Amino acid sequence: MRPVLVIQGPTAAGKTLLAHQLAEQFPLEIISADSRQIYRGLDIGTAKPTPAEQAHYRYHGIDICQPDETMSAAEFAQRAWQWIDAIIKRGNFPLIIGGSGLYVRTILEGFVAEPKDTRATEVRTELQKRLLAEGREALFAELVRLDPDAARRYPDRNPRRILRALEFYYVTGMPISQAQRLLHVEPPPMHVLNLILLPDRSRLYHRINQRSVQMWNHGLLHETHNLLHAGYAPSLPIFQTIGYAESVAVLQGLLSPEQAVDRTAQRTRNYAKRQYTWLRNSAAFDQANVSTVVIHAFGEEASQVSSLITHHIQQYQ
RNA sequence: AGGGGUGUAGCUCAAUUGGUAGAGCAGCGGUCUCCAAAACCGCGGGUUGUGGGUUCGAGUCCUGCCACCCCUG
Repeated sequence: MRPVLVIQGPTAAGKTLLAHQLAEQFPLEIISADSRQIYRGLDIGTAKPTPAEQAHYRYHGIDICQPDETMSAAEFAQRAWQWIDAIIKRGNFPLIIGGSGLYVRTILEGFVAEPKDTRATEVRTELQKRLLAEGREALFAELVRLDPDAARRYPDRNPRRILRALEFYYVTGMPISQAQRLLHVEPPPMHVLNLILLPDRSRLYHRINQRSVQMWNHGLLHETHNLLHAGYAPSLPIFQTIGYAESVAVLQGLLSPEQAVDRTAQRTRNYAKRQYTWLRNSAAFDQANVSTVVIHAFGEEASQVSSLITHHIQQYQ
């Protein structure tokens, strides 16, 4: 059983600060499970730890992709499992910090094995075309026919989920709902202490507003300009990222800097709200090897964390 | 000061010949096992600037006032 520590929480909840404090007390290496910090060149807008901090603490999961690459949750999880093993071999403890709930969930719970198939992208673009041409109701009806179990899980008819399920079916010939039962890739045995920070919403929003202003003052626009100047197309997924999308809009003359800051803060608050619902949900879902503790505080206020961690890692030292 | 225009939900705007107000965004709640800082679903919300008049009935017509914008002096 590998001992693993996890700290999850919405953006701006003080996860990084808490992780650094803990890394001073315990022999930890930090795995950043963050779908945006994986990218080189996205620093300010992703609130990435500084180069000095990255040199001081042992970090994994940062700057592992070029701006035009994509990384799936499953791929990230597999890498994380390797980091976890290497960290433990070195005699340290892995601390996963999660901004991206899906990434953390995939690390802790595994994923559906999907054979690498070159037709996947082909099928996907074809389905996207069909979505535009035929509309989502048609594709949903198709999913109801081909994989009713999967369709039942998406009563809201989210086109992405529909497309994903159809894509899986057409590429592998198997309903994704069935694959999820039969082809599940289990994570390595882990013993997890899962800490979830859920600070007061209105206080978090206040911090988000302040941090958005700071990001702009610290050169978010310049960073975006550099990425575009380096030849990365504005249509890339990274430019949908909160703060970067607004920066692009400013550079294209579509938004004033003031509007952009407001919009950055607004989208960050919307994002944090989604994280709350996700995290409340995942807190309720308990596994035998995962003990979850919800802490209604910011990272720097979560004083009980030290003793929880001491207790958790004692048995392995 | 004179002339013209605008005033409808927190914001941007809709509302056929007058028939007692809708949409997007925001807000709030939720969903989501490979685009997840993404995508999606649900909900609440308006004495239509204000006083009067015409009318069976006024956001819509007339009028007093108020606010803002433009033009002219």
